[in-house]
Amino acid sequence: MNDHSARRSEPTMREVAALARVSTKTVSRVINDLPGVGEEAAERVRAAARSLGYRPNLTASSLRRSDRRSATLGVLFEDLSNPFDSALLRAIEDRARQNGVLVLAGSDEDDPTLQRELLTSLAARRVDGIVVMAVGGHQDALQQERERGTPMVLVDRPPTFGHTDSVTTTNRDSSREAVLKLAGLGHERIAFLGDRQTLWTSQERYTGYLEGLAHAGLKLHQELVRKDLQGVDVAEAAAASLLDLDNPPTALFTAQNLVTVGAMRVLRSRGLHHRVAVIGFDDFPLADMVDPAITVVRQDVPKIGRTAAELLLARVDGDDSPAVHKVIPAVLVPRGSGEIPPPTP
Amino acid sequence: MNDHSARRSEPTMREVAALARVSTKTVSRVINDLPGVGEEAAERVRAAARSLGYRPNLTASSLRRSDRRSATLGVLFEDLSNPFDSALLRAIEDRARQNGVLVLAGSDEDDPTLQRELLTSLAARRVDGIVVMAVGGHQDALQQERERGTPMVLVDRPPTFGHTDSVTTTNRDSSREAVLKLAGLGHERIAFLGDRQTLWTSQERYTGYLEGLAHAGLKLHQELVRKDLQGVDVAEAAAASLLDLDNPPTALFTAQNLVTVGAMRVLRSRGLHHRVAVIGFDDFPLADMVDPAITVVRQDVPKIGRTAAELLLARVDGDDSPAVHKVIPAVLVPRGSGEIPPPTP
DNA sequence: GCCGGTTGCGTCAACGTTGACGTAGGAGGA
DNA sequence: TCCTCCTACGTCAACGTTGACGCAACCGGC
Repeated sequence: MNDHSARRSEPTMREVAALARVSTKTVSRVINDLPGVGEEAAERVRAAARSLGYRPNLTASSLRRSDRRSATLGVLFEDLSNPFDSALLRAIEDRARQNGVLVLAGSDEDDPTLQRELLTSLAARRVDGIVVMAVGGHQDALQQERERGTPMVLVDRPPTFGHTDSVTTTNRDSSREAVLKLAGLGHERIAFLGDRQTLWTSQERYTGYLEGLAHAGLKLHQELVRKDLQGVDVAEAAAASLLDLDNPPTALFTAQNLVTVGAMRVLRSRGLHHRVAVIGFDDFPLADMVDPAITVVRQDVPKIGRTAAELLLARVDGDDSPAVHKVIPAVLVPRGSGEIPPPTP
Repeated sequence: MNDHSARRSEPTMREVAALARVSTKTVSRVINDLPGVGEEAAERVRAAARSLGYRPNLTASSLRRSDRRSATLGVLFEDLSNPFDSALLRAIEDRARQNGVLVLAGSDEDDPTLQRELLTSLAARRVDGIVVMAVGGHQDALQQERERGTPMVLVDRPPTFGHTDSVTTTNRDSSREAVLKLAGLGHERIAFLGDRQTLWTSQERYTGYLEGLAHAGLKLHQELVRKDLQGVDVAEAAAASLLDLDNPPTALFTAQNLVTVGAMRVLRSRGLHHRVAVIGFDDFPLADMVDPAITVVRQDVPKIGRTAAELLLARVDGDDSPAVHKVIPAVLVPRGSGEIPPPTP
């Protein structure tokens, strides 16, 4: 009765039709709730489908149907195990499910080659549209895909090419706000620690940092700027070198969550975590649990995901209005580390 | 030239064939690297495919092919935004990609109804197999799917039905080890704080707790046991009530990561975080950054994911050997919170 | 010069489903 | 009574691809 191993083939409409003594077309009508079937025949079809355990084959159906929809979206992120990425995936998944749409997800490791491969894989499965976190550097593969007419929404980073929607956050404005807050406390030596420069977010946050300094009338000290910090370890080394300066910074603006973690690690190991102020971009789990709790700029990830999904689903439905670039506001969450004043001399 | 909005239809084999002046079958042979095509014709086909931007339609191909593979696996977890789940997803995705297989992922919120719906959605897309984190309570939907012959591997929790592979960790043994470690430091009042009892993992960890007490010759104090703690807030309240006891515990074994966070939050707010020992089950980001750093039982998530993916891919390839239940060892990671001795009276 | 085998294609039908269209039978109106 | 319209089906072909099979041209061997 329960032969788990033999992969028996799924029943088809033909088998249901035979059992119900109708044509496959009639079965199709019943399954899709289309009119033109008498109650008697419809009931026979339902009974037959139930007894055979029939389940429609969406791939065959989408092959034949005129709209050609697969009811599947592609999601291409840098790393699905990163908390930011996975929260975003979850938000997109939830919104898509409301429309009966599922999500094919992949991690491209910010590698153009891998991104191109995954893009091809998604295209081979004829997904209806794609939500992408563009890799740093050139976006040729994305642009090509887009030019073929594949609906696409970029998240976290805007497109370098035209006619494509994006959903990002207030990278620049919130960074400026963070720096101004530090300056307001009296900090004059505020360091910048940033992720890879090829990333648009990283550039924007740096620009926000510069704007913040300028608005506060502070001078930019090049020796307080560290960029291209990829991963916790690299960030840690950079933070250490900053603290080793003759005239070290009294506050740090860490422009990405792994960078924040690296910086905190160094401050803690040197016992400076209550002396040097830190504001990080991007919230992360337990940022409120460390000592001191970390002041961060928090993106509204669920809203970013929902917005991206809604945009994409609308495009799939044929919305061809001009491309929009939605900006979802981030908020500064004061928790302690960003409220540390400079040492009184 | 780059008309992004009009979704022009993808070129087909027929168009490539016409341009290359061969039959579609010959195009098929070239695309699939099958023999029986001269170099001259093959080159014409490749040129035509390139100039038209042809990309094979995997859904049409899998419909027609005898093996009927979609090169897609389903993944059904409780919550893709949970760090444990997303790390697992990432590990599965990586292993699957090595075989050219992509992953359709969904969150079932531990809700049987939602799980059944998602299962139907995956089945409609004819995924080759499914990796599932079973919901607590009955697994009827899973069992039915399995009995239809769908290859399936359960992760984190074993099946309640037969003939189905699973990959879990050493829940019981590692929990016992954790409790024994606390007992070895001299703790006699060790509390248990656990997740929903319907979850198999939760039960196992509780059993391990009991075994630990027994091995150490400690008496079970029912008032030190708190179960069914779902979410950080509930865990927080439970931990608070434990500390309010006349004779409060000197050590906590928190059997799930959100529970650990809740407990830490209470200890910290009461200034007891250096007085009461804590060992948590499941590692989480920044567990090493809080004060004190948290001693945890760490599962080997990448290995769990890789193992599950390999098992499933083998089943999809026709491996019909008896079901196996792989157990991936977890390790105790001492960081500080689990090394706090009981107060000397 | 004929035979058997190989190489390089082509033809046809089918995978499971649905769009376009056909049609038998009954209802309703003139 | 006849014509029209509607209802409830059915038939057929096609979506993009590939398995099964067919066949002409060429090769080497005797």
